[in-house]
This record gives sequence, C-alpha cells and structure tokens, in this order.
Amino acid sequence: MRLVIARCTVDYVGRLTAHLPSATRLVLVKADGSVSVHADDRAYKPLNWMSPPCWLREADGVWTVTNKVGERLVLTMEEVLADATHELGVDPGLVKDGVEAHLQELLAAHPDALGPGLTLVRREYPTAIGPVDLLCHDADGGCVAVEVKRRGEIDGVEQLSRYLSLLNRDPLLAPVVGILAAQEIRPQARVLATDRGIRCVALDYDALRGMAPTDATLF
Amino acid sequence: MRLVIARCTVDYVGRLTAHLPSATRLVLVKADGSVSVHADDRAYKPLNWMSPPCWLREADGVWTVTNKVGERLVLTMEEVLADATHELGVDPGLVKDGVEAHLQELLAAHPDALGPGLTLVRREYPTAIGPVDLLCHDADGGCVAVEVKRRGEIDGVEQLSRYLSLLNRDPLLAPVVGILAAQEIRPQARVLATDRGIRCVALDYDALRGMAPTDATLF
DNA sequence: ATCTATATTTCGAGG
DNA sequence: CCTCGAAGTATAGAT
Repeated sequence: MRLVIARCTVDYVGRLTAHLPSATRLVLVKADGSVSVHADDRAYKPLNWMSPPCWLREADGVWTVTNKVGERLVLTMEEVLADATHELGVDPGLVKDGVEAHLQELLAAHPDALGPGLTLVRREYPTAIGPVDLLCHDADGGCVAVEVKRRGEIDGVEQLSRYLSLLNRDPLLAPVVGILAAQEIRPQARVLATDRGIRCVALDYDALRGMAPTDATLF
Repeated sequence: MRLVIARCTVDYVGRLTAHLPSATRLVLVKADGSVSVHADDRAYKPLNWMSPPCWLREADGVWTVTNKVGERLVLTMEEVLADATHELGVDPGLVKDGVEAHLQELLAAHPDALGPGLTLVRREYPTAIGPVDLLCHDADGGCVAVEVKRRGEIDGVEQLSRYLSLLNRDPLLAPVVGILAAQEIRPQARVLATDRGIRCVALDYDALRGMAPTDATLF
C-alpha cells in the first residue's frame, strides 16, 4: 500500500463528471491497483476513487487511473508532501454475526418467537417474484408469510405486500396473512404495515440467540 | 490526519458483531475523530470503521472508539510499524455533474423527449407524501406524472405508484398516468411498471444535453 | 431528530 | 455474465 500526502486537483469522468479543486489530501494506492482520495473527515467514503480492476499511469506529475469501461480518474499533483509504501499482505477478512441471514436462520429454528403456535413450512418459499423469507402455519393451520429484516422500513412492507397479493391468488394457500419481523421497525413502516393488516414483530436478537436449540423434545 | 500501519486485531460491537483476526493494516484517524481500518485492497470500503461523531481513547495498546449510541470499535495493537500525522485542512469538496437533478432539469426543458406533445406543468409538483419530479400534460390535455431516475429500479416504480394513487384521488387531476424515465431501466422494474400501466422511457443523457435550448420557436 | 431519496453506492449470491 | 437484494449501507436534504 502506497500512502501519498499531496496538494492536488482531481477529475473523474465516468458514470458522472466530478472535479476536486486544489487542496491537500491523502491518496491511497492499494495492492490491487485501486486508488482512493481521502479528505480529513468521514471514515467511510473517499472523496473520489477508482475501484479495481484498474491501472495507474504516472507521467510528469499527472496520475491517470483507467479501467476497462473507460472511466478515468486524473490526479494532477501540485506538491507531494509525503510518499511512503508499506507491505501489508493479504487480509484474513471480516467475520460477521447478526445480519439478516442469521436472523432468518434463528427464526426458522424458533418460529414461535413470531407468535404462539407458529410452525415453519419452509424458508425461502419460492414465488414468481422471488422467495418469501419464511412461510409458516399458525395454530389454526392458516398460512403466514414472514419478511425478515434487520431494520423494518417501508420497502420491506412493500416487498411483503407484493408477496401477499401473489400468494393470495393461490387458492391452496389463501388466505395468507403477513408478518414483518425486524430488530427495529421504523414508525412509518409500522403505520403502513398496520394499514395493510400486516403484523409487526420486534425481534430481540440476543434473546433469539439464547433460546434453546429446539423445544420439540420438552415432553 | 493520522496514518498508522500496525499489526492488530479489530472488534466491532454495535449494529452487528464483527471481528478481524490479527494482520497488518492501515488505520486512519481523521480530524473529525472518525477511525477506519483498511486492508491492501478495495478502494471504496474500509474493513471496519466508526463514523463521526465518535471518540478515540488509547490505553496500553488498546484503542477504543465509541459513539453516542454505544457502538464500540476496539483495536488491539500488537505492533505499530509506522505512525505519522499530517495537517490537511478543510477540503473544498466535490463538484458533480450528471446526476438525477441534472436529468430532471434537462427533461423539464424538453418534456417532449418523454413523448410527443408532452408539455411541462411544473417540476417538483407537491403532494402530501412528497414532490413528484415532473407533472406534465399530454397532447390531449391529460395529466402525466414523471419519476426521473438515473437507474430505474423497483423502488422507483413503487414510489411513482404511490404518487399516482394519491394524484388520482384529486378529481381536478384524474386520470393521471405515469412515466418512469431513466438512463437505464432494470428488467424487473420494467415488468412491474408495465403490469401497473406505467410507461418506461429510456433516456439518452448525451442526446438530451445536446438538444436545442427550446423548440418552441420552430414556426 | 426523523424520514426520504440518492449513490460513481459496494458487495455477494444465484441463475 | 447479468440481475437482484442487502449493507454496521453512508450521505445529504427536508420536515
């Protein structure tokens, strides 16, 4: 990884046209050839960048980064204040826990966390417009479609609504009711869901994770 | 901006739980207090980060970054290979061209690019749930609501659908038909739009930009 | 503070 | 390879 501190201007021409006036910035050139330009604020997003695969050509203080699609990132160096290179090696990568896939997995194992008497029919129940996260039966044998999200927003309600209108066209399934299950449900999403007869369930991830593996052998 | 090259492990506990095994990485501490951890690949996204506002406390080789919500990023430093600080100052920021606002502007000047005989009623036509990008009249005086996107996806169809159902409740406007206008329209969005009677128009940005300022004086 | 809409979104999975 | 959905999405703007 090469770290350059430089006063420079930057021009990007590709999916849009963008320009950075002259200022002192950090330029990162990574081992995969990618280049990013950082200001002294915001942790996540660079001011400007070119994603790999791409190639850097330096000529006379002008750095030109290009990719296969023809996008160009041009850095015009006015003054280089520092230029250091470090060998980092390949990163072992991030281990995550607590994302939507994991929530769905936990709920599939404990559908009764969504409501008493709920049992799983199947995960990723296929429909013409995509799979429903969970399809369940309630205590009376009625069908329940469950949309699992980390955060419940309007999009999730719309998505579930589309599934429900489709599933309810199937006389073997109808009537199908809906549940939006999420760790956090935005007020507006709750309003829209309620308006459409969709139940909202707030999930406690830690409690779910702490539940006994299966309750089926209690008796 | 402080640039640290170090062998370290990283643990994040917050919206999810994540762990980075020991490896050599770049740690950026920016003037706004934000911290990010970069591997030697990918220009855009850090391996791990904490967005501002947040605060870093160093104690005995353990860096703890916390924010107001109680999320924690913990870096355990095993070996610091470099540690340099540079003054960068405030960045003048990025100047963009070619985004949705510009498309909307061009279409407002040339509504007939959306269909023959279309004329503009107004941009950002206000409704209870937000402004419609463009409201137009067609050749017969009928109302047309236009949603402008750089890329047309399902969200855009849903958004326009909500506007249309609202606008059609107004007897002075109804019937209102919809147009989804975008440089690129995803297949699923096109299917959903068609199913709902919404017309899709693919935009040629360069052609739009090249059109004569106004055609009203042709005769 | 909350919600909405955008993004050069990036990233990964699945057909 | 394209398409689609998730992301600790982040970020900016409006309410």
